Amino acid sequence: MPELPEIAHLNRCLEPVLSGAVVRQVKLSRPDIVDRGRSQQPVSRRRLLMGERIKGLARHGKQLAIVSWGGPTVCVHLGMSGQLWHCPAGERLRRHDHIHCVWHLEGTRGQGRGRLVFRDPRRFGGLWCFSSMDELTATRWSHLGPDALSLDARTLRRSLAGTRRSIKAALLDQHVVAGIGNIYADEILFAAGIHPQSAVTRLGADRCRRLARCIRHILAAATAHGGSTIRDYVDGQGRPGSFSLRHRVYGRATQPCTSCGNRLHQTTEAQRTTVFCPVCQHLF
DNA sequence: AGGATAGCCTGCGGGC
DNA sequence: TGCCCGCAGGCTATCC
Repeated sequence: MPELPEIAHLNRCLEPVLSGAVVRQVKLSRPDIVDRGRSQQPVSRRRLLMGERIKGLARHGKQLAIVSWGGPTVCVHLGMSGQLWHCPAGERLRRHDHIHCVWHLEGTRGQGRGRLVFRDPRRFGGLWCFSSMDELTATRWSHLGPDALSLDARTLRRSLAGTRRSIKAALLDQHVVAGIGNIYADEILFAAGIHPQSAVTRLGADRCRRLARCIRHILAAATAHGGSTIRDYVDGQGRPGSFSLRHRVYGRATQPCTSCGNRLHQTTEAQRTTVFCPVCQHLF
């Protein structure tokens, strides 16, 4: 389940291999994964970066943008099971189901630069095309909250103001903060010692400061470890992430708390499986 | 209008 | 062995 750390790591892996490459061919085998929720008219190859030279990548929350010098920008969202990886020139692309889009890349002097592959079995993800990076930030990304990796306490407090939900529900809401999903919401709340059902309104300034710090720390540590692979996620070179080995609560229901030894509890909060330590995490 | 809920979709694991 | 059901979850649409 790719969340912010997985996308941030992907950004780092792919940026050097994609920057400067020219897109020579785009093979789109599932047009319905492009521009979902929009017009659904057939998308032009140019909007899918055909003929464009890639300038670089940009990320906000869980979304990644491939930006070209000419303007056209493709926003990639991996959803639940999405994968985006680079297959080097001369290497055979292993046979896979559910490959929806492949970009064929070329270097400055016309040499092969391999292929960029988008695969998404569950199809909760997709591609969104924009005529410029500015258009992406002004439309699709303008609905998102501040990026969680660089979130400071004041911004978090401002973002949380006015909501009466539980802290877990608020953290999962991309309009509040962008980048946190179910895995890291549980890990962050454990690190902060906050019970997931705590009301946002009852967290004071100190708790918010601590929470903002934990958000940054957990996400940065997970990014450094290449993210968490539960089932599908692989990075830009097709490798799984290792942060799942360091999960303190997610996926560990009924096991002993790594901090106090008591049994971890599991509930449902905001329609999501939620694991927490009833001793270490306080209900506010 | 904020918040809860259903639905999208495939793969996998448990139970029979 | 094989089938069926339930679950996993990011996000949008819809309802209350």
